[in-house]
Amino acid sequence: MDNKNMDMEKLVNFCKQYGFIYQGSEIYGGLANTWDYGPLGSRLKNNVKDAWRKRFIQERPNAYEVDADILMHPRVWEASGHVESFADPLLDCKECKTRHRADNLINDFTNSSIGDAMSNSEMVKYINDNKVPCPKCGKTNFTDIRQFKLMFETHRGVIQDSKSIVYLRPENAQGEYVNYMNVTRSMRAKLPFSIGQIGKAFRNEITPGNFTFRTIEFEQMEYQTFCKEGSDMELYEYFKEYGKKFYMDLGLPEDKLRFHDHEKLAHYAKAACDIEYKFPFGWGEINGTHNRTNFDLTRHQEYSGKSMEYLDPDTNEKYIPYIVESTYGLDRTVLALLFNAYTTETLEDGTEREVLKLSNFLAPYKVCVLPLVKKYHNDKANEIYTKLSKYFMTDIDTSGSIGKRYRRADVIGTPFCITIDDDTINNNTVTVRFRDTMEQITINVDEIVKFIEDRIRF
RNA sequence: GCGGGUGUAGUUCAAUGGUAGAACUCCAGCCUUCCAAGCUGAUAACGUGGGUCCGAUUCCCAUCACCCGCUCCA
Repeated sequence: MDNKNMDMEKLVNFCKQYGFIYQGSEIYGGLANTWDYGPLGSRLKNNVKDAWRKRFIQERPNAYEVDADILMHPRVWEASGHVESFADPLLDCKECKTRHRADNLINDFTNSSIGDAMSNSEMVKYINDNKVPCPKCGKTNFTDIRQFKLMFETHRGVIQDSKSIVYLRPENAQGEYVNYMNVTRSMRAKLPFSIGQIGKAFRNEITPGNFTFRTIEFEQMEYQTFCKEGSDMELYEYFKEYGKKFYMDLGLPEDKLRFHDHEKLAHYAKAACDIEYKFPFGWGEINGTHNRTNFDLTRHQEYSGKSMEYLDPDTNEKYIPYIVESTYGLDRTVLALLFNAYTTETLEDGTEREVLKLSNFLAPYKVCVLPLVKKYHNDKANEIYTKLSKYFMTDIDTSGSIGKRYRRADVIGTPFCITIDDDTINNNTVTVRFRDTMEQITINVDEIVKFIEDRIRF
């Protein structure tokens, strides 16, 4: 077994054992590519959301958060282009059983993009007439095209017919776009301004998993900045750097992050760039920044019949704003953070300890309260635990030796342990023990809250 | 969707055509005044569904899931 293999399996086991991530519907054998966050994983995820919210909504001027519904009017997805383009025309080679996209097959064969404009039947005819070969085995013996729909469909109402179809959103952005006028009005927003949203999206993809890297249901933190045409590329470059800075602030090292500019662009984009993290299985996208131009708002104006024009108070011009989008994959960010934080250290005495070196503000528990000897210090520990719980996520551990309890706190990433002993009862002091250095200091009980709070800010 | 691999306690492993054993973890108790100590006890598993067989965790088939490689991923 190679290292790559080891790393992934080890992390999956780690996540399960300590309550970060469980397999979805596990007791029924699992449902492919679904994963549930456990108690610690949920905390970690929420802490990432809070960090994002702070950087993107709280600390930036003219930034607003919305929480749009997952279900939207079906016309939204016609306007966005997803109904039309979010379906892959796939066919299989009957000879070697490989699967291909029909349009790519034709485009690669002709070294052109003529496949893009063809209907499915035209593509089948072209492939047969021109004997377009299978790239793998060279033969021309394909199945018919099967349209693979990447949008999940469901039905509203009790009668299932084509009129009742609604889609689970395949991206969150449209929730911001359709509310752009509302936000402009109610917040008296002036360009450039941003609308952010954290929420779930769904894609019905045929996928290998790589754990939570690619799932059919996933959560995104995304940020749409509305601006005047001409300032769009500058903002685009700005948000690429801002995103990288955000990831470094979360604790990801610069040498494991890189930009990846897209050459092949989506139907809506003028420029696109990913931020990638170096996972054990290779570089993988954790953020995408796109210059979506005025494509989406123009289409919504066209499809809804409602004006999407912004009245510029400086120039009295009316125009449809450009949009620079920067989307952060929440599950992928959490995965990157877990890979990066999980560490095994060999101590001076030769023993090993597992440590989850998460930044303090990301740690599921900020502090763990430990009575040095249970029968003497338990009551005092409970008293302090109750007090600290009012301020931040606090854990308490009373079983086993003190060393074992330190290790248990290390492995789930708790940055501080405070130990209650006779000095706590007699002198009102506790020992604070640090996860990263294993050093200890003594502080007064009344200083604990401030001490911790000073060290857990993002 | 294709090819290969793997499914036994929470984890890591073992054994077996006659329904499974250990280590670590976890829990309870004892002990313990600062880095996974020790003692006692307890809980805990053959992915699911069929088939063959007197009897299947073991053999066969299917299925589900995960891992690796393809494919796919605007």
